[in-house]
Amino acid sequence: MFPIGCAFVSLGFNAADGHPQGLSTPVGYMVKVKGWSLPRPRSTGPPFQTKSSVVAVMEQVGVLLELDGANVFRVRAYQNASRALASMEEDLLSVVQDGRLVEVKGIGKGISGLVTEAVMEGTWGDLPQLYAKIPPGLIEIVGIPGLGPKRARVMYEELGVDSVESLKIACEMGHVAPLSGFGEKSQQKYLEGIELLRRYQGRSRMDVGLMFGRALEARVAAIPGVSRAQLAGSARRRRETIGDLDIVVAAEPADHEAVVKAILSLPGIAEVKGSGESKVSLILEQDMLSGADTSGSIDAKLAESMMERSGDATIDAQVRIVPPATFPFTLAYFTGSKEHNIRMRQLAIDRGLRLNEFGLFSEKEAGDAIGMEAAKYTLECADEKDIYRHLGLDWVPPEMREDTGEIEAAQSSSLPNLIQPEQIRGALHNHTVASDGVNTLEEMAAAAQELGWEYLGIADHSEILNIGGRQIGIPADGIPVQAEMIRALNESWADSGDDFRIFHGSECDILVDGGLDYPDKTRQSMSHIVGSVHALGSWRNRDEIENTEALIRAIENPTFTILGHPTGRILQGREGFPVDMHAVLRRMGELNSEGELKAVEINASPYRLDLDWRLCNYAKQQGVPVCINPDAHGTEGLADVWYGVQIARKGWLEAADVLNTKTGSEMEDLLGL
DNA sequence: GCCGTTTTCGGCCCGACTGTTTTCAGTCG
Repeated sequence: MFPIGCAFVSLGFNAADGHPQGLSTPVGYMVKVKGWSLPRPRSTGPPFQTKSSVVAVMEQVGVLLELDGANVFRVRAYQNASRALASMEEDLLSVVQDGRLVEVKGIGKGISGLVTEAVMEGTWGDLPQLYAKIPPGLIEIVGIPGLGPKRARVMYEELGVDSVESLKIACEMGHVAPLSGFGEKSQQKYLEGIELLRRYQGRSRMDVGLMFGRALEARVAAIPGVSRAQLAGSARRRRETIGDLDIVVAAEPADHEAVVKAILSLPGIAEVKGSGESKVSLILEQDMLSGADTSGSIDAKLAESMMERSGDATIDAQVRIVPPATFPFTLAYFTGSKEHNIRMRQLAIDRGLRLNEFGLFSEKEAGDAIGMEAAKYTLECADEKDIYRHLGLDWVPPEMREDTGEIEAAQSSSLPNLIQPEQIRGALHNHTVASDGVNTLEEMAAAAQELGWEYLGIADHSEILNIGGRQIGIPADGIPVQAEMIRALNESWADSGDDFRIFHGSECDILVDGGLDYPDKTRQSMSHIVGSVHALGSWRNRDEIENTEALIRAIENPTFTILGHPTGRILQGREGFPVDMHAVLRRMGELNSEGELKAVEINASPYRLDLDWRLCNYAKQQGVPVCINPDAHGTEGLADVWYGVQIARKGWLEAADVLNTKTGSEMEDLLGL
């Protein structure tokens, strides 16, 4: 997958300035395309540019340089710098002012100078020229499968192709094939690629990707001759969105041909993109899902709601077939991430070894042998654990393989003991018919009890929330009514000796100035306040610094308990508002150390998964408990908590770091009831 | 562009596949 996605396009940069709208060309198929531009400086500062702006620009520069034909290592340097800055926990302004930017690994003299200028003065050095030089349409062109920056550049220079539309016309007119190094097949492939891009654009949410992944895994595992089949790739790493599926299959070489044939005849294959002895490349559609036996791997209710949400989605899948002895190496290799694999290979090199998808070899013994030829020289590894052990590491859970410190932790045997879904005992942010839910208090409670939970936190919307003029939230005078209903229910469970209770909270709107909805007295009467931003428009029109200040003001309110869906993002739908979440979490940590309870939510809806996993470990370090909430608007939504647990695991969290692993009575104490 | 108990240059992870070539460049994961 092309790395830019929509994340940076939709950060709010306008396309008004800078880009030439097309040069005149030999064939004259110019089309206007919206592109990138450098963010304007803030009116007050420093910082005149915020960290999120700098991170986005570094990523874009990587892409633009690639299209400009720059040295690949220079391109990588900008990609690395973007990553390094994104994961830097400290305040960017202080680091810049102290001159400590060059101490960050991956940032040297050049990029440090550029970032310093951006932060202190708001300008971007020579970058305006780069942005002006690259036609915006080229960015979209390299999203076409099988077409990269080099070829895109040649077609731009030779034919003036500067957009997907103009590429399509050029191919149809037969102008691409005669270019040196191209040919008929390339031209045809690009036309098909354009069609693919239109039909199957983008990544899938985790729930949709896993649904397809599990179905394919189960179907392939059932094929005669297959001894193992396992989902790898970003699905196994539980990324919030999944580009394409990777399935690794173990079978004896003599059976490979028959196994490939059986895979190609599975139901639900929209298209076969390629097929060889060891690899099949497919596009899957809905029929893959119906009737596949995934019962062993997932809760039935969750599977049902996954089905409903998958809509008419399709997804790409790659199946790799290897001999059983090679399986662990291939599984590890295709699980990734790329960054994790690079570190693993480096560790192998340090030991005079070579690691790839076929094995772990002594450089001396394997010599020039490559691929399956070299496999006979490999050190034997029965499973992934053995591979890690040979490199001096504890086995790293797949969710953690992102090169965010897991290699070092595995070297020193200090990997966390990750939370499991069964350790969740309740959740604190759920809705009923009193606001925009579809089930009653009683129905929600019954569903929670069925999950084995000890408590259910109800947090319906607060008064101010209305959608299209229709009031959604509960007016302040409706709160005592709901309180009385909950009191009666709690009493009945206590009387019958059930270890179950409802906590009466509110999902209270955080107002634009950082105030909270409802009078103080109303909030004080409730067991917990989930503070959430809903007026996204206003927050997205402000910058990071103003939003951070407002959010901190809200958190400091004594009635505030949990920060709900912290950035308001909808995966693949809209970006969240800009905010320095590190600063917010630091402030929450301070308040916790003063004896208050301030938690941050992982909103477990697969549409949100917000708090982002990249920030979980920082929350933990700051002493901020995480609450994994399904934000259920109906009984079936409660099971979504499973996705939140996956994200918590990805974020290195243990059971003790998660608020809702506490028992019912522990939670009563924590909430001061 | 970054990095360095082989530090101011010369490396930077590695292999398969594809289509174009006839020994290789580009792309992908």
